[in-house]
Amino acid sequence: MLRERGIQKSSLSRDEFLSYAWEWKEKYGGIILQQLKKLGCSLDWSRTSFTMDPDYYRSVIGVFNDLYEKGYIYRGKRMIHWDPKAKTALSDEEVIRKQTQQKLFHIRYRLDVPGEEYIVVATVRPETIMGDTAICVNPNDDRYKHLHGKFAFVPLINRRIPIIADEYVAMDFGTGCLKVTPAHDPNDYQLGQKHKLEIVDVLNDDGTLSEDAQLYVGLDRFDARKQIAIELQEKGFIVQTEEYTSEVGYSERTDAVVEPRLSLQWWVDMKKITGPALSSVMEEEIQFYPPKFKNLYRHWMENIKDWCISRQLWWGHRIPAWYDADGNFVVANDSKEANQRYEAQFGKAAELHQDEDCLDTWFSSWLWPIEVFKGYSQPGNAEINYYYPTQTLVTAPEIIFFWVARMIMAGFEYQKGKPFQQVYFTGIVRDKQGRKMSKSLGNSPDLLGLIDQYGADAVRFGILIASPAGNDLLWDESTNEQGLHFNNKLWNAMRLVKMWETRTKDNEGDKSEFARAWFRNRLNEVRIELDTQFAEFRLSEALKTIYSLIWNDFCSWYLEWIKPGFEQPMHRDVYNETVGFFDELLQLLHPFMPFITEEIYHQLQSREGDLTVGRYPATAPADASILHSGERLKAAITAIRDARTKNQLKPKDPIQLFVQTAKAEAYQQALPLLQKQVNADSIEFVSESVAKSINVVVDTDRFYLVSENSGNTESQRAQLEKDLAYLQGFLVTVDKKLSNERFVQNAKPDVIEIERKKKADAEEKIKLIQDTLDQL
RNA sequence: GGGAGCUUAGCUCAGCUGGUUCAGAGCAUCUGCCUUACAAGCAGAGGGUCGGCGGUUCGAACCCGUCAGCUCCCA
Repeated sequence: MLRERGIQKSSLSRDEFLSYAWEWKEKYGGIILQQLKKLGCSLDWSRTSFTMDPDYYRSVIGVFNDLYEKGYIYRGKRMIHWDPKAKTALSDEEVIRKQTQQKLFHIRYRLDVPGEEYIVVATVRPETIMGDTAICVNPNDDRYKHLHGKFAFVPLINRRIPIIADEYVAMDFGTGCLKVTPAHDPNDYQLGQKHKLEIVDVLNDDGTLSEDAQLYVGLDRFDARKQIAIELQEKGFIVQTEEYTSEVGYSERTDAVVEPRLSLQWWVDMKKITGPALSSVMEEEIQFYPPKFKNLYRHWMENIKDWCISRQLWWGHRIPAWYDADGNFVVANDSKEANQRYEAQFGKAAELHQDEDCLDTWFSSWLWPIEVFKGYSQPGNAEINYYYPTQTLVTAPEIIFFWVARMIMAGFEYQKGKPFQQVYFTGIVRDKQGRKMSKSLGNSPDLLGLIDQYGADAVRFGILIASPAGNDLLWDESTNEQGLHFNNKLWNAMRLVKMWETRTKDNEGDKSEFARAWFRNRLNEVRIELDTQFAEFRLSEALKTIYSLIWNDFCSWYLEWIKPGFEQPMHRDVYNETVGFFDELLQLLHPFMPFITEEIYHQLQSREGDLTVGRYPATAPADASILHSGERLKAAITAIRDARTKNQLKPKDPIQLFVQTAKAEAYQQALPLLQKQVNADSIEFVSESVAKSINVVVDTDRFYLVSENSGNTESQRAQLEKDLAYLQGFLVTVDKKLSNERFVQNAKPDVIEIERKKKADAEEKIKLIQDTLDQL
């Protein structure tokens, strides 16, 4: 925004900058909320909250004070990115890494070891050798084993420094010897901490060499690098120079090479505040979905490091520390309190100035589950008592440490209990090539544009169908199209049902008892399945289940089964129950596609109340035998239709159908449906085969199709032989298993029983197919 | 460098306690249909050595080891 208006941040005061930042926040924060509304997020919009709201702000500062008083917060040094041109600290995001051509100097360091003269170190930064406080080698490196614990001298200044061993050093890079400069390299700093090395800072904040460098004082670091290289060369310290390319950080703002620099920062001592945060997750007092993130969480918690909470930014919660001119400081809730505390502590008044830095954004976010209900600022109020702990946190796995873990810690610290019962980690949305969506790649979709193009329901469908629990989501626009088609299907199903409304008669038309009983039970069956899927946050699976229930079971089977003949009436009972089924389907789908479901719900019949505030009914058990009959009927219809196409019978060509089965009563009810669905002129049971017919075997039943076109015997034979071959192969594997003594001895009895049943079924089917083949 | 995860059909992914109701779904593909809700559709069909190798087991997509490739987080 500032760039668009041609405003330089450096030209603004802190207050001016903040007023622009607030303007930006109002504008874009509002846009995000608008997008959520447009997407159909069903949220309590009266409760939007912001961490910089006055009450919340005071609570964040209060927590800082509280933790400081408890001794959990301290000041300490840390490496930051420093821009010597702008003289400012940079965040990681403001550093641009570029491949840069450099020179790698191999430099001799004289050894303080009798009989040995030199050790050779490789570096791209010879101007920092005056900051060297050790030389480090890999403990497994045979070349240097004899030097562990010995000393060497830094060239030109002759500082005596130790030779230490650490596995951090790569044996195959350079000479295998690393010069350790704790003040000017993050890794060296870590080494320095670990081995308790001295820190010598040889640079000033403008990138020139400092007094401590002893040499080239006041010269710019790059000029100093050239000069010192010449001097080292002249005095015989340089063994060789090689070209070397590596990544170097540049400032996004000034393009200056970024300098790692030690600076005083504020920290939280995390070991003091973890409390039951680890055990509450491991013992599933707080449940993670998917549970695989428990491992990640445990690893982090067990290796927890102190949290650097200061940021060199103006936008945020300003660190509540006040300093005098000598660097003495007090922590307080506001400047008035700071002055009082200063006087109390130092016995005099002084001109105090507040810390320029702000707190890490997560230092305010970790109070979210508490402070949105004002649980910190107004402890024990009715809302916090009612809502805390909340049910489910939905978030991204990439902020499991930044946010989730810290909310848990804050919850136990300040609310004496977990902040939520479950955490659902969504997948990260990636583009088709698997890349994370980002501003710099410009591969983020334009949400509002997509909604205009496909509709919000279709966009929701597209995202949700592709998001398995906890896995990343490769997002492809084509799934929106699937959502769009689904919208269309639902709408057309409604049109069909509405069309029947006018043809409904009280006591006319088929009562479609079988179809209704089947779908009623099918619905129950799916509800039970959905309960599990929702409980385990398998959202894409749940959506697939509902999609298939609506498209296949409801539209393709049920509606076709109850569809009256041309201009025939529909029985009122059928119509009423069908509308009831439709209502239930809409309710199941509503969380995924809220707009179209609500619309159809009200189009189907006029009524009070909305779907969006309805409750799911309790599940009821499903009747397995009716479901089984339905499956049997569907299998028969499909197989007969297949036989029709394989025998070049057009859908309109009439056939007569004969059924030979041992379970005629199981078909009795469904017979009219079978007849209608395969377009048979007549249908009847027979007890033996029918001559000159097309033979179809389904499970243990045989069907004979008689038509003017007597059928292609060869294709029937081919199909039957294929089935036979499969069943025979299957029988062999089952037989092999059952004749294996060790299987019979070791396997559980019910497993053996299943195998025996498989064998009997397969044998029966094989016999049936063989009979049919004989008769062809 | 430390850690976590992934690899199943052309694509995106299920497959939960090892056992042919387990090798599946959707999309894509092929064939036939303008059938009185829907061609953005209907009715069918084909398609996989479950990343490689080795092991445990009566039995492995599933458990163990190892190699290869990919991804993320932290430094």
